[in-house]
Amino acid sequence: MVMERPVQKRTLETRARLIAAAEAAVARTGFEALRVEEIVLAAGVAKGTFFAHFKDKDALMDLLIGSRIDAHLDAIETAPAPRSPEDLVDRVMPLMTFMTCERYVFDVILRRSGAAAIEDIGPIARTFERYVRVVSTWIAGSTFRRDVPPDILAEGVQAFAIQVMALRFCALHVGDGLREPLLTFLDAWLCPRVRPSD
Amino acid sequence: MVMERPVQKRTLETRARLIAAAEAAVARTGFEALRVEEIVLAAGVAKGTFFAHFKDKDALMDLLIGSRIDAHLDAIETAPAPRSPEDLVDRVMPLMTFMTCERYVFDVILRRSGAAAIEDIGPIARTFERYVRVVSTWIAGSTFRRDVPPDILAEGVQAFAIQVMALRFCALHVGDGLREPLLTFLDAWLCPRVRPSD
DNA sequence: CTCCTTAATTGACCGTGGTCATATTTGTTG
DNA sequence: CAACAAATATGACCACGGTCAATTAAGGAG
Repeated sequence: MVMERPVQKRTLETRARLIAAAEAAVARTGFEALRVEEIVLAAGVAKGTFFAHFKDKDALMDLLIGSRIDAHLDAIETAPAPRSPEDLVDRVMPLMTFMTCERYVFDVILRRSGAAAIEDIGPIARTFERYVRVVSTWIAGSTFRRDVPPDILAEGVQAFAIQVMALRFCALHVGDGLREPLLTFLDAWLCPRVRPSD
Repeated sequence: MVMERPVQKRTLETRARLIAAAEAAVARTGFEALRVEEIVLAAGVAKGTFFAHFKDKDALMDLLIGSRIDAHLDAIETAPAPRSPEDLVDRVMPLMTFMTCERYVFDVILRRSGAAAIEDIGPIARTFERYVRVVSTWIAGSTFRRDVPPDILAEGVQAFAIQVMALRFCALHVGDGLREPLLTFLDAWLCPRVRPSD
């Protein structure tokens, strides 16, 4: 008779060791320098084992980076809703600073922010949905403009955030910072001041 | 006595053969499947020669993809300036369709849309500047909103275009198309209809 | 033409992500 | 306990981008 086997304790332990080793390595040398070889050695398992637990290196990165983004969103969500674009920018600044801590990190985030198949929507992709939900809720209860639905406005905020972060890695704009450029966009997006006759 | 040597004819020929081989391979199997090995074999040179001509594989991709984007921009620039968001969307649609022809192509474009150092700003990065210039000029001579400078509006158009293209590769939004979502954003961005009392 | 300097090319080699047939461990059943 | 099947782990192996010391070709000077 065939019984469905539960997940073995060993599996969880191995997985935990791999993640712990990866976190330690990241803490030491950053995300970009992370090598699968290094993780596997530190965790005391064979290389193949790594790929039995994670589809590929990107999947692990997705997990590590996604969990940090989620931590930021936790903090963002518990703070009071912003009353102005300035407030909004201040709320999301720490998250944006993390997302741009390394060029490589930003690249992974972009690559993983969407998924081709529903079954492989990863942690980062989920944080993107969550981000839009949070901002959308803020906007729904705000005094920002009302001629556009909150979820569209929220997606726009996300689009501008990405635009500004991308600019940060561009030689022509380094040192511009994140705050001011984003504020410029969000003022124009959330509080348009058009003369009625236009 | 030391004379500065001009570029040898041979160099141009080799480079041209490499690019031609690459174009042929792309025409046959698309961008993602392109292998350096394949190009080098078809061009009849050694692998090392490839990297004497291009910093890395991405640099070649930058060139191939950048030149196609430029071709689209040529067409866009000669067309008359758009009078409405609908017009604007129609103008940039062919370009967006190309940019999303392959997931891999879109990834390369994102990765290369900015450069860390001024000296390695590649073809794609230049097309991004050009895109903003073109759209900015359109807007400057349009009846769109005037409370925000044209170049900021143009950068916003770019941000929304990227947002919409990214969504296209997301499992939750496939089949949504590019046109309608972009139009929604551009209407809200370029022609806000806020009640004066707000 | 020969010599000589610089540019261009070569291909063996390396690093790293990822695969897969085989071996080992685990938990279940009799 | 022994026998067995499913789940895990192993590490030799592969694919592919990229490097570099050594080699060859180009073309100007004498």
